[in-house]
Amino acid sequence: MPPAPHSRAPKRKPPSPKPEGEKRPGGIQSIRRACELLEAVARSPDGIGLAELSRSIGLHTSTAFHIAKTLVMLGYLRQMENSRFYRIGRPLFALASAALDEVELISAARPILAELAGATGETSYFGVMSGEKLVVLAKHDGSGAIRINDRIGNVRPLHCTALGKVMLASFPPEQLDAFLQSAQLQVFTRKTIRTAQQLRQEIAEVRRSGIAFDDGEVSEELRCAAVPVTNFTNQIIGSLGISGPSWRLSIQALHKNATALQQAAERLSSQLGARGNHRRVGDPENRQS
Amino acid sequence: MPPAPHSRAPKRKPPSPKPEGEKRPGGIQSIRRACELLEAVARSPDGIGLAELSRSIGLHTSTAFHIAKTLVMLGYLRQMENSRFYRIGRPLFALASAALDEVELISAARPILAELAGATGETSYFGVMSGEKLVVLAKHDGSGAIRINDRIGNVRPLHCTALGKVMLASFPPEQLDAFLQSAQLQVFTRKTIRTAQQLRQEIAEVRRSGIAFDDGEVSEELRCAAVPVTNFTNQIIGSLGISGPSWRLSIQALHKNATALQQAAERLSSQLGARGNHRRVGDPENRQS
DNA sequence: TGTAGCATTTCATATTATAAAATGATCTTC
DNA sequence: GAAGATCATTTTATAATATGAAATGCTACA
Repeated sequence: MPPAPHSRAPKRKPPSPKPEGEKRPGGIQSIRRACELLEAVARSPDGIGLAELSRSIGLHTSTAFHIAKTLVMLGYLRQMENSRFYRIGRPLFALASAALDEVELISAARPILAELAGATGETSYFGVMSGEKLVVLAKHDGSGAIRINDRIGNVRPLHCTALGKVMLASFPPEQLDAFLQSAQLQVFTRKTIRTAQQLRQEIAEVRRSGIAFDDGEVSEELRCAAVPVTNFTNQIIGSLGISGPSWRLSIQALHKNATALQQAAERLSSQLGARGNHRRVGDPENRQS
Repeated sequence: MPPAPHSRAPKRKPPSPKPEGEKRPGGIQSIRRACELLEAVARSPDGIGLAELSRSIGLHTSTAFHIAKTLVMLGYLRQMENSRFYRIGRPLFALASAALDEVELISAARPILAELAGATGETSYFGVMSGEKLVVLAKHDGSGAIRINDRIGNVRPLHCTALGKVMLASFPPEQLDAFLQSAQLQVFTRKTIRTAQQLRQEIAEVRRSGIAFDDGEVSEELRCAAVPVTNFTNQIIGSLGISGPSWRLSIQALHKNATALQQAAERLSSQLGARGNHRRVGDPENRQS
């Protein structure tokens, strides 16, 4: 066939100049990219267009397009008719429900969170580990007029949240070392812990006292406290916390609520089969998520 | 380089005999396969091993292994330490809950409300909790000439609306107690429930039957029925109801429409990821089988 | 009307995913 | 307790597949 009418001038470079001995994160590339893309879309509650999407994850438009198209075909993404923007597809919700052997955890936690919120007047949280982060599985808003802008399913860093510090304190030494070495301690406020050494001290203190605090380390306006929750294997599987605005919830107030918090955690733990005396964070022999 | 020490006798077939003009479902193969794999895992609540997994989706073990390994690396799958079985990972939960916001609820509810209104001829509503009240997120007018004067975004009390009673029935005991103690039961009509004791009985009845009614408790001229809507955490996150003028919508008529209402709620719930048998309001805390 | 940004398609190519086979590891069975 | 069976994992050659540059066609805005 003669050259196409448009004569596309197929001067062409090889698809990539070969990155030359760069680090290769294992696994199948396209799957990894598809997941990054999904997460980027999930981060955009109002939807996101292809251009911004591909920019945000550092892929060529064309590549991102192919991936997105595949995900749309599978229903994992939806494309809004007018704007062409992408949103998460409903079938993913069904998949997510399978992630919940947590269902039992959540069902157990919910009434206790409600009670704790009632007793303290502050917002209560229950979180577990997910990778190197903490995910909030359930919460209950406090009685006050303000609502903390933090949703179930939100993924939070470990180094600057009370819930996260509890989990860190439950790490076995090697894992903690590994975390402290590799972790990026993202800084949110003046008060955010920013060195591994500081964090190690803080964790030692959490182990000693059995309770973790966050005094304005994520947001200057918030204070939190958290304690561990254990299951029938006596392993720490999550943490329970309360959180409130700094101007109302002083450090002293937090300490006053510590007893209620501890008791709530003990009840939750015992519902999950933990026996006898409540496990303290510092005890040896711990497991990760 | 000379043959490797182990000399693996690499007699080899081409990776595939080329399927020859088979149907080609578009999209990126590995992503499609990864999703099939995820869904297969999701279908196995107790986890599934690699062999059965690869069999069930028709992939070679090796291929399935690579895909699974990638997904494990990303956290989308977890591998149980002992059995090596795979289960769905928590990041998927986080992904879904990030995406399931108010906008999503509304857009999921809208077509179902339309259909419900069409089927029953009455006005349909979808509401969620906001503070100690219920807020109407979406509605669809019935076919009749009369329009109920009630707009989207309206905030309604819990004790005298069908939508609200459903939510009350979903409260854990402590929270319900707290509500009953502190709530001001505003009186609108002769029929409005005005004592905590009465309300507690009514809620018990809602729990038993799985459906709530409002028989002229807000306005003498209106009757409503409502049932719960759940999401992928199996939590009751809202309620779906129909409402119409008392002179047309008798109690019997309401009961006749109850089935349609239930079915609509189930469809909405399943779109939001709720699995299997629809959760009844009354269940203490239901468990996964 | 022109230009700019975006979504989508096409296509040559090399990167990448694939599957056969080998290798252990673990569990059955006789 | 050895032989077999089943399963998970690693390796590797190969070809199929995903990739990205460029082209194309949108829509919108000035």
